[in-house]
Amino acid sequence: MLNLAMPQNSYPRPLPRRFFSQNALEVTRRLIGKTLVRFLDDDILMGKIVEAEAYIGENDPACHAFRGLTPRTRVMYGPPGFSYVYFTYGMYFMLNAVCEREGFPAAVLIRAVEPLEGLDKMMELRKIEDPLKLANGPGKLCVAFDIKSELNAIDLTSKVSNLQLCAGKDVAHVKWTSRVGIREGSDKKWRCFIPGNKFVSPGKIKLRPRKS
DNA sequence: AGAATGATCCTCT
DNA sequence: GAGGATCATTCTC
Repeated sequence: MLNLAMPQNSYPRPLPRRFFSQNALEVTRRLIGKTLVRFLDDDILMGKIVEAEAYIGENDPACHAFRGLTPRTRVMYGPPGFSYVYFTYGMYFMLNAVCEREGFPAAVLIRAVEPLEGLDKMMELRKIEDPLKLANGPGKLCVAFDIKSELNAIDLTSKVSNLQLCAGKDVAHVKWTSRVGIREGSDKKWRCFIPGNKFVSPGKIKLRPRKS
């Protein structure tokens, strides 16, 4: 559907690759306030990033690259600015942006966005109405933005990609806490979010007891 | 409010 | 086979 309120030449521009080549914590901090843009056949969806987490290198036990280079983690070892989309819990996709230099595996998990544009389509995809709950978690966000494995390893900095990370309004104040839903590595305060923002995820995931 | 459970399947061991 | 960067629903207190 043609959106007359926002003509094409006023879409935010994709962030440059050098943005993602910085260290992962810097990228995480600076992604807060930026815009996630998704182009569908008949809709354009946008959201303001309000929460993100860093996963950094082979020594971070919560990072998928902790177990080294595998077919799945290959994209994390590639150049910055690409998507790392993976499937988990038998049900959900997670969206990451690869960062740091090529050869060093690191990525930023986009955990929550505040919906800005295309709310009707997000409601249809999510099958709920409440704007506060459309994308306030990494799994929900991927449903709301129709992000699946076919969007893995795509260039988020290209203006022809149908998933982009774009300019936004800088956020003055953020808070850092432990990452959500992980078993090890919770000593590191690598989760960044806008304190008080209503679109941030609940941040409480119950880990199932491990058999052993 | 907090705990338990089902959904559901890809990736790595 | 096991476990997982989750979520919604259903319980129990």
